[in-house]
Amino acid sequence: MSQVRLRFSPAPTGFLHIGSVRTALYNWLHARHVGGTFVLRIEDTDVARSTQESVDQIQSVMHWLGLEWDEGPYLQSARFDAYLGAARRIVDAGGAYECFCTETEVRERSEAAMREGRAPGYDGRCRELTAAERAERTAEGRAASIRFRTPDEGRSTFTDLIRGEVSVEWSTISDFVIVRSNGTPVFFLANAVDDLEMGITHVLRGEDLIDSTHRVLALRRALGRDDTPVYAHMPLILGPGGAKLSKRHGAVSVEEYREAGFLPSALLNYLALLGWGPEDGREVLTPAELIAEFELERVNSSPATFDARKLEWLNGEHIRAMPLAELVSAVLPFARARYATRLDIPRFEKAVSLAQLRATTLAQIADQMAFLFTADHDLEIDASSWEKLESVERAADVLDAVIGFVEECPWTDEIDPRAVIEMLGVKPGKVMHVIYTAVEGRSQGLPIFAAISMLGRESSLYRLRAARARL
RNA sequence: GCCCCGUUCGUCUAGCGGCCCAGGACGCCAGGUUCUCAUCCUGGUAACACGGGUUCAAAUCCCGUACGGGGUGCCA
Repeated sequence: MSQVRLRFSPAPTGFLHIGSVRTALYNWLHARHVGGTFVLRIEDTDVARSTQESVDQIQSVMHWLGLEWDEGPYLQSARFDAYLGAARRIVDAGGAYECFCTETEVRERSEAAMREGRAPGYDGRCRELTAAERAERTAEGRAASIRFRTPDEGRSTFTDLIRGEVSVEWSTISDFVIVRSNGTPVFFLANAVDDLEMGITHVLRGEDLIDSTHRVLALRRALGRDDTPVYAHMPLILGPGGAKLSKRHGAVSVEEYREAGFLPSALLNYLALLGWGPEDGREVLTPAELIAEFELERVNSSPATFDARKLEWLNGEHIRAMPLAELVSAVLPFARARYATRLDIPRFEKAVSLAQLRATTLAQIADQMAFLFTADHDLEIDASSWEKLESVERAADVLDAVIGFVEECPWTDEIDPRAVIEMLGVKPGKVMHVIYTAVEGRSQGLPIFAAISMLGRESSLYRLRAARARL
């Protein structure tokens, strides 16, 4: 029975960022790899910014991705008593104190200190207040926050599984607030208390939290615990150009990838590869294979740039590896959203099997076969494909020949008009796109012989004649 | 400003002192297969940030510089 316990603890203040998903994934992978427990904890101590909608969305995204958790979700907003009690104990032990400075006062003094070349941060004004002084301020109507007293000297050091020893001078970390003046606990406190009480043994999170670890560790000690969980700070995911990954680089929320037709398994696969790789160098991996291969020790320490192209390639690989029946049901919602009324299932299944080899997203598959479920007179002809068609010298002859052929030929699964094109003295390969454009609406798509067959004689002729007439 | 972390092809990476004048993958380019395109196959392009050490030997260890990222909040 494994004692290993990990948690994913997002703040519900917006959509789930792709970087957060990677964090969730690594926690989940390690938990599953070692047979540990994966806990979901919602860090909603900032009541003003947290929303129920976001809490719901986090869960639905994780379900969709298949990142199932074993415990939770625990809401920190429901555990304020525990945090406040812990804060009380630290105050009683002298590790923290009531601070009556307002946020603005602290900021102004900090900025002034920086201007004068001194260290910024809290100046410790309320550190040694007597009981009488505190009473006086309370009488003035000032609300108190609780500030944790950080050591004045020495270093804080912890061992990071990915980076080795991480160390910082205590003098650069000033006393920090653990309970706001409105009585609500702050992240550092809630995080320390929960990791302690929930028996978290491994903390995997983004590198942006590396500095906060010193504070959390100090709080643990103030709470009487000397043991340290295993920490591993993962490199951040950057956008193209090395800047922070943001909207302008494309989709940053999982929902957007879902809507664009990416598979959960491909997204997981790609995200896993961003900062980690299996020992044998394989790159296309199922979730089960990821679990089997995942090694925390092999996670990289340098940030990775998100590359949408590689994700697309991987998605194509996953699509191709999928059993047809599964793919059919995965594409169905996309088809319904596009042409629900004309959809016919047997033809749809056949078309999916043809599209499987030639698409990188589910949306693309649905788009590629749209011509099958569009009324003949509604077929839209792609502009550049039409241009290409017009540039073919004998396009009219080709269309006439194919029309003649389709009118007469015996109907099979493959309507192959190459022979009549060849009789024109034209190389079929050179003008194939003319038929594609006429029948499918664009020069590239599902194999045309099967497409014509599926469409039927009448529809095919209608489209070919329409193109011929338009020339 | 101060503190912390990082730096191998355009991108993701292999490499943890000799097997590396650096391997794989995506992308890109060229050729082949094929019903155009795509898939698939073959080949090609391209990197150890810089400067000092340590060592018989460094992409790998140490120091410095440069660059990038993060933190410096009564956000998480």
